[in-house]
Amino acid sequence: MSEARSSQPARLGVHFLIAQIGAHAAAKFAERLETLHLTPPQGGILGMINRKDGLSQQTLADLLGMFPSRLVLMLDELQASGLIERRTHTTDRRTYALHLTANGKKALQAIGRIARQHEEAVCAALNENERQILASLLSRIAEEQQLRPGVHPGYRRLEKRGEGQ
Amino acid sequence: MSEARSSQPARLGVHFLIAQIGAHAAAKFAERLETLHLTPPQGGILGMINRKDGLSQQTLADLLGMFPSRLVLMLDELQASGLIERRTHTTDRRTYALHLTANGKKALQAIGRIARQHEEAVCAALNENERQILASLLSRIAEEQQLRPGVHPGYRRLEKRGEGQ
DNA sequence: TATTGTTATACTCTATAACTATA
DNA sequence: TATAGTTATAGAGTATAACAATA
Repeated sequence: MSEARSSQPARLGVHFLIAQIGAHAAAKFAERLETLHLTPPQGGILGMINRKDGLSQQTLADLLGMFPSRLVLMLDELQASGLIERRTHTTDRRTYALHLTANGKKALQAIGRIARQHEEAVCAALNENERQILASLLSRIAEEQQLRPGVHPGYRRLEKRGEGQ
Repeated sequence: MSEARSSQPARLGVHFLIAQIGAHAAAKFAERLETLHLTPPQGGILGMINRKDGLSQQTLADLLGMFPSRLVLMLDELQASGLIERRTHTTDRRTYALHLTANGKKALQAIGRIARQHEEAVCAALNENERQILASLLSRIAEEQQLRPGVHPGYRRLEKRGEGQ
């Protein structure tokens, strides 16, 4: 709140606006996904398996930056829901090869439709030209901050967890 | 991941970029605050008490959208650290009036300095003109989405907690 | 001996509800 | 009886470490 004088609006920093809107957008997106009985992390896992078909749990955990032990439980759920399958590896019997099922691919398409609705809602204040400018500026920040494209830091383990302010 | 064809970069939506960068920025800001032995929610509480000097715990909880029971423990810590004080209300002996101590005001100034450093780091990819454009676009989204200026949704209780995707 | 996946445990965070003291 | 603040409890989420099977 640095710039706050005494009790007025105060010019808010970009970092705060991004954190604020980002948390809001993530929460709203989670609400939308509930209609599919899915959580955002589950959606991210489906997307990653789609992109790297047949990858192992270890590789998936590395790509998303999450602990393998956490991944096991989430994959159990997705498997029980019939969205993914664990195929036994041909040569190495320790590892599984992860794949989307037909229903998993359908779910991913449904997530895509929801994401487009969500994008429209979040950007309602801006016209098409402004949205492109915004996407361009944000992409440059994401690149400079070395964020992995398409990977949300929410998976990551960070020393202390903090949101707010 | 909607727009992902098969295995390539794919154009990322604004909503995702904001959520991704926002989570990253919030985590990094939390790291910076650790040097002051403070968490982001604590910083937000200090800022709000500064803006609404003498407010009650109930009012503060309402403003931040957090449960009063959660607030009690955080205020206990801030009081133990000597950053705030609970003065007894003159007429109503049930309520406390919350104030910053001298050390609390110093801490708030230190937070301001850290926030400016953080702003510089987050926006490193952009020049001054671009930062103003970005701030303007984000402010319009925040307003249209009816986010309270200066209040991070991280305080709020939402049905299900979700990040990721 | 190292690696993949799993299970078990412990810890943190926070919502809920019960409680007290004032009004 | 209603309200401000507090305390207590229970539940969710997740990091850590120990473990079994395989290489």
